[in-house]
Amino acid sequence: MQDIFLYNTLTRTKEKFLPLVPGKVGLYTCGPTVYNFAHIGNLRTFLFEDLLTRTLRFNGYDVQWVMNVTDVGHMTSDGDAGEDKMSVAAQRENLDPWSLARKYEDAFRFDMQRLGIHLPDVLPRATEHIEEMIRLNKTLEERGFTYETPEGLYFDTSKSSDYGKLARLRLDDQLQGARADVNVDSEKRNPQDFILWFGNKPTHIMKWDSPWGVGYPGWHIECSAMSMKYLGDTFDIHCGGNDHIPVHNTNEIAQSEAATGKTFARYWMHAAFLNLKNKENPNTKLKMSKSKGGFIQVQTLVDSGYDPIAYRYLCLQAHYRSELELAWEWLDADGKTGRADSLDTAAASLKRLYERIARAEKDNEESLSENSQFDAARIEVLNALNDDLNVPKAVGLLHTYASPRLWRAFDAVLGLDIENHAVLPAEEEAPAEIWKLVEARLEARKARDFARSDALRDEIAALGWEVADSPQGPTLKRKQ
RNA sequence: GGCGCCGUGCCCAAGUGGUAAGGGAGGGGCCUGCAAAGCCUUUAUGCAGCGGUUCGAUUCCGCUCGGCGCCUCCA
Repeated sequence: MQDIFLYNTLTRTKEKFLPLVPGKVGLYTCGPTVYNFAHIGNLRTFLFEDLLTRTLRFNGYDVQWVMNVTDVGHMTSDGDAGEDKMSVAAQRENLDPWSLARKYEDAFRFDMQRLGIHLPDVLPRATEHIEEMIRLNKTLEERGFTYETPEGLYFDTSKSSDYGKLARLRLDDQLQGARADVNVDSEKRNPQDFILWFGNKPTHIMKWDSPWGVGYPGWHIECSAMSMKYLGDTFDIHCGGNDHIPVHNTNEIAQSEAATGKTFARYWMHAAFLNLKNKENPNTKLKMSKSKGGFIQVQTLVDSGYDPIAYRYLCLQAHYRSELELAWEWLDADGKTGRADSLDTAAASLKRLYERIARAEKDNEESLSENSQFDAARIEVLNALNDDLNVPKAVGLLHTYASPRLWRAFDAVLGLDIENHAVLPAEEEAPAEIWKLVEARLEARKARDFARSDALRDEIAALGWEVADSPQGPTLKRKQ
């Protein structure tokens, strides 16, 4: 087995990956909140996780990938301690929160599929793990890590000796309420204490009984409860967007390690953001945010004429720890369609790639026909992937080798669906009357009557066919 | 105030203490009546700026400028 090196946020270094159990990997990744569609920024992170999983599997690991589905517990805005986002969206769409969650969970699965992202092995829903969360909170309570306020049950971060180790927080220098949209609960003992259970929420639609009153779970606890349920108290890799480092993941570690006394996740990997640039107004940064609306989703790409795989290919060309800028230009006022240069480029490049592979295979051209050459190239590309998922380098190498065989081998990781895309356009037989025009044009060309030849080309085009001259004679194909 | 990230050709983007992958786009060429495709070739003495360390820095260190993320429920 080849060595794999991964950048671990805990140590801020690339480390050799050694799983807990040889040959097996337990992977947990923070999943979607399902009160709205996922946007392509969210999906960039899931795509990174897909690439990680595929790379590990390519190396022969047996990977168990768990991703939570958050279908409860988010507030309307960060300053609102009352309603959750599920309820508000439910009212907006005239659906009960449960149906709403299923609707967007289905949409999430569909979008994942459209981007060629393999679904995780387990997609546990928060609402189906309330028991586990309550049990975990009880454990924390028994171990003396909690206290109650009228708002609910809190985790006391001062009881955790190494709180903030992931983010390397210096707690004294953290500004409480640095964000104006977050209100501060004055009953908290320490600014960074976080809620484990919201009690006293009897009017809430999604609510459950608990030792701390009727209410619903705090946001962080679901990830601890579900990851430990499916992967054990200690597991190998935990992933997420890098915005989760200071708060969400930090709190996951605090509560999990407080409850078990063991290391939670051993390797932490975080994906950088996709940033949206506003083309007309470069000074205005568009924030890819679900709660603020107006974001680009997979359907937006489709409606704009892009194959979602082109977006995947674009993402493959940037390292997961680098921010990726997308200069998106909306084409219509209601924000349904748009375009981006980098996506145009990616789409064009991908189309040519498919054609090259298909043509090379048809003509039996293989640059790495010797097995020894192939094996050496394969190791080289694999080493790029195993070096902290350097997919851009791997793609560069694949382009350089230009070997259909190598492309196909690594499509198991890249997921460009070469199998179904690298096909020459079907040779559709044109009707006899079209061929008559082609014959006539051939005659005209022989007679060097190019005016007539061009007129016939136009006539053929008007009937929906494109004629191309080749050394073997004219060929016809359907106009696209 | 704190934590952290980034600045590589027209665009996107790898990379390295020893002299800049790859993808697009553009230029030139082959082919071609035209068109399209294909193929070949070409484009950074340079990696924000200024210092320092070094035989040698784009790569390490410092400062400056510029951009960005997070600091309690945004991937």
